[in-house]
Amino acid sequence: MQNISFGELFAPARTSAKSLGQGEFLFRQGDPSSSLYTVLAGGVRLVRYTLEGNAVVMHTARPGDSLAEASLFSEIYHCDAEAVLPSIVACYDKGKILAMLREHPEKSLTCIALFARQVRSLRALLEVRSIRSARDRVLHYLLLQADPVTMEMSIPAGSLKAMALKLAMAHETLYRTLANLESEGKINRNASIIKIHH
Amino acid sequence: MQNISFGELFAPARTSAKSLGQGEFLFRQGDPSSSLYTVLAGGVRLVRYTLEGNAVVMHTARPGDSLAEASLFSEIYHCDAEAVLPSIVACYDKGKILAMLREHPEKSLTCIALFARQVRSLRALLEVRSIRSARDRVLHYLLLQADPVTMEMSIPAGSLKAMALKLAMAHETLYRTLANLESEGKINRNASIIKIHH
DNA sequence: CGAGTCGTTGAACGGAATCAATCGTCGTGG
DNA sequence: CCACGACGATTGATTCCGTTCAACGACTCG
Repeated sequence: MQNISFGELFAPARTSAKSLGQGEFLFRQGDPSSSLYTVLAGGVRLVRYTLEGNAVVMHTARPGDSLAEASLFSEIYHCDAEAVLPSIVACYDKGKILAMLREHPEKSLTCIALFARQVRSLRALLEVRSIRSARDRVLHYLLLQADPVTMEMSIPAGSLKAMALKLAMAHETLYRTLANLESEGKINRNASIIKIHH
Repeated sequence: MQNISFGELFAPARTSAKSLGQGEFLFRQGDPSSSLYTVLAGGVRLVRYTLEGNAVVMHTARPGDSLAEASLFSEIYHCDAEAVLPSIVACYDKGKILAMLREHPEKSLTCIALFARQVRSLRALLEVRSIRSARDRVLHYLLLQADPVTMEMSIPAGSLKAMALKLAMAHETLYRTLANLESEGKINRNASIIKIHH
């Protein structure tokens, strides 16, 4: 049960994939909810609007993230979902998922485990972001991500910027901080592998 | 099903409450896991240690937060849980919860809804924290928390500091920012109620 | 009444954001 | 096939805003 993914668990309910142009909407606030999604490429932003029309961004889903799980328990979507980049999303039928969960209680447990893991990782990320110093923030994040045995982590090629986004810092700051950590001897970088020394 | 809380859903599995002195451990990494918890008062920090002994804070649970849900699916705890303040936690028996979920599939669905809501709010908080400017960060958070109809939110008395913690900013900055927003006319404060104007 | 804490404001400093420029790589289309 | 554009990675210089340190009044609780 341990490391199954959202996509694997709900594979039977998968319907199709959708391509979205930048700025295109996957769904709008108030639409009847029929599906949940995972982002395969690009980025999709969930925006809620207050009565006065203020926009409140609830989430920006990146590749690998799931989207609109809460719609499982709601008749309508409570947000707009807008592609901030040209994007591809996988779709999963809400009705089929609910039926699956009801018919196969053990799948419900797996699903709970899935969510519990996600909560854990979100909380860990929040904890990272509560660290003020850029240096310590990066170091903490690296320790979090690194393989516990080898103390290495691989940077998904071409995406130090994505990492900067996760860390909520300017990408320039991340480059500089990594360079400093390396000259301090705290880490090593060859190609796309970062090794941490203690 | 909608707005039930963790405590309500799992009330039948509740065992006792534990008091912890500051610095006391609720459990240690590697202990067999028997319970999950919610924090009633104080604060409990989850810390994982790497092989080299580096500490990685995974989460700091505050009053209202649940704790160690992931232990439902693990034989042991993977973190130390240490009280950072004198604390009280409510305990829920893991075995009873699992049994409940297996026997009452509809409770599993409720539990999933519970987690989905939590994921949503964690993601919203992450989104808030990705806003650099203190002013916009506070404003975004207020819009997020305010009652959609009245555009008001009440500050749980004596806890602007707790709010500053959530926003990951120095509490002095929060005071100043609120003062500025008020003099800008964006918000009003009387007693413990903040009203947002658009 | 004193200790502790929250809320508030002031002043100064420091570090991260920002603006900017360069280099390398990759993909695309002429 | 090469020129061009786009984008990631990197480094420099400057600005600015949030942190930090500090002090004070108000309030609560023992």
